[in-house]
Amino acid sequence: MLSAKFLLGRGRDALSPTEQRALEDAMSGVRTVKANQHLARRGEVVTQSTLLIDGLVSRYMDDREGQRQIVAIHVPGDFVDLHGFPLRRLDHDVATLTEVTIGSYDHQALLSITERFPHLGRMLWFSTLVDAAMHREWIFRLGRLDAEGRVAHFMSEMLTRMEFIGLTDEGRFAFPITQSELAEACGVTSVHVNRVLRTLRESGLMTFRNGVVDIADRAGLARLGEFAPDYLYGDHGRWRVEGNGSEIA
Amino acid sequence: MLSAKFLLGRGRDALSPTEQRALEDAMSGVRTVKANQHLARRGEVVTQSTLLIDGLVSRYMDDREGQRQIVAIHVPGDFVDLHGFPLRRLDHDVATLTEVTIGSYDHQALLSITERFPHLGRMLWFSTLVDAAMHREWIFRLGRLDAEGRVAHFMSEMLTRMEFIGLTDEGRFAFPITQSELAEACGVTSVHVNRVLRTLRESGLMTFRNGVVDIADRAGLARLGEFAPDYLYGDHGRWRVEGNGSEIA
DNA sequence: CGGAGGTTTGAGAGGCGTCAACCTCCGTGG
DNA sequence: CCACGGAGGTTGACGCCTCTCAAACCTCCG
Repeated sequence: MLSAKFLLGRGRDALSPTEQRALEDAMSGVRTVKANQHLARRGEVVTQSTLLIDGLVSRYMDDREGQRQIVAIHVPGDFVDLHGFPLRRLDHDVATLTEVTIGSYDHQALLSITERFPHLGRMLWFSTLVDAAMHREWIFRLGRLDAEGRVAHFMSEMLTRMEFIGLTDEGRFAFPITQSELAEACGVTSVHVNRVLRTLRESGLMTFRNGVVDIADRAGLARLGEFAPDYLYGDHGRWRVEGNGSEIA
Repeated sequence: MLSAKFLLGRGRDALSPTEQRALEDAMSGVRTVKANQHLARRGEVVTQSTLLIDGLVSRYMDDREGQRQIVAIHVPGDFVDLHGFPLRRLDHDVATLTEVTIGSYDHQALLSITERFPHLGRMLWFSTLVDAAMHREWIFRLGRLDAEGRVAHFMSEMLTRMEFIGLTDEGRFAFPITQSELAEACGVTSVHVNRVLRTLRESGLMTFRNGVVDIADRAGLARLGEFAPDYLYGDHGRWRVEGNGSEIA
């Protein structure tokens, strides 16, 4: 199942086997793309959406001088541009951070899904809204935390999301991006992100070397980054809110 | 029509009269709320969503010391927490900035809409994704612009959104928030936002006094804030992308 | 072995935060 | 009618976090 990681660890009810199969069948093609390639450009009208099966993808916008702001980083199981289905054109660029495997969904196929499987359609909607919740938390991170807090918050989020899809090993996960890209996500310069990483290393919270993140003191890192995972809408942990009988989605 | 401003100026196809009526009929109650009142809290399970009919509403999160980051400001016609329908609980607080008039929608009624009026359902989805697009632009604003650019970008966005719903008069619009609240949206201190406003005033770009924004040099302000309105998905202007025959939403 | 991309460290500058004082406006009550 | 208090706005002094500029180093790979 190439789409097996979609919403894995998320939401209150997983997809039913029927829905999982419908999603898998709707995929029109699978391909691999090398690192640092564009998948879509701002302003482009899109007729397909992309499910990330393996690798990392970024969404970003550049300022007038070409300075880049990454607005989202996607991990396997994420629909990187599902919002292009209702929006029809993109307001940002999309590019691979690593070599990736992606699956394509024609918007016609998605339309058909929403009509034949309303609940699955709402889960697609749900997944775009979890992206929006992450956007909000990124706004908070940039507006209220200093450089150290931003990196701590970012890495706490990535750890949690990697755990959802089973890609961690005792607080350690492969994360093959450069310090410059980390800086572009956190709104600081790469020079400064380097200094922050040294501080985090020396304080025993975490290391980031050779594309591997190793979080030694998860609670300490979360405290520093004021990180609370509720906004990721995972189905583990104390943030879980039980259903009240009036199930909607 | 209390819901008349929903998606006004947005999207490629307006709501049909039937859809407009369905939306109006689904509203379960209208009430007014005074300024600076909570409408919802982070973590809360919600069973209704709120359409803002008149006034201003903010969504925000506080840091550990109580410093506030506003992540969204809503104007009439906005569904302030429609994302609560698929998400079921909120990851942020919601509060009124001014006295407001709001309409309530039971999630059961929204569920019924999505099943009886699939296109209207997709337009609801669409509206939550325009919110997400604004979130992305706010990330860019905080990550890549200096204080002056942030205020310029913010005000450019507000002008454009106010124009969509017909609440401007020659670049002037009522915007009764405090400088502190503006600062909380732009990720700077109120002291510094005050200095920025003075600079903008002295350079002849705009003024903000007594709850009224007056933008004298719209192009200059947009340049300073690196503002391009495409992410608001309005149906005016050069950013409009015409349909290509494969209409989805 | 040479070059490119990425990482690391230092020195100096500046934008913005912090702290603090003072002002205006306005509703309230003596 | 004026005193009073609180909210919001304005301005100055000072310091620090982060940027900029610069250079060295490391590693991978053609």
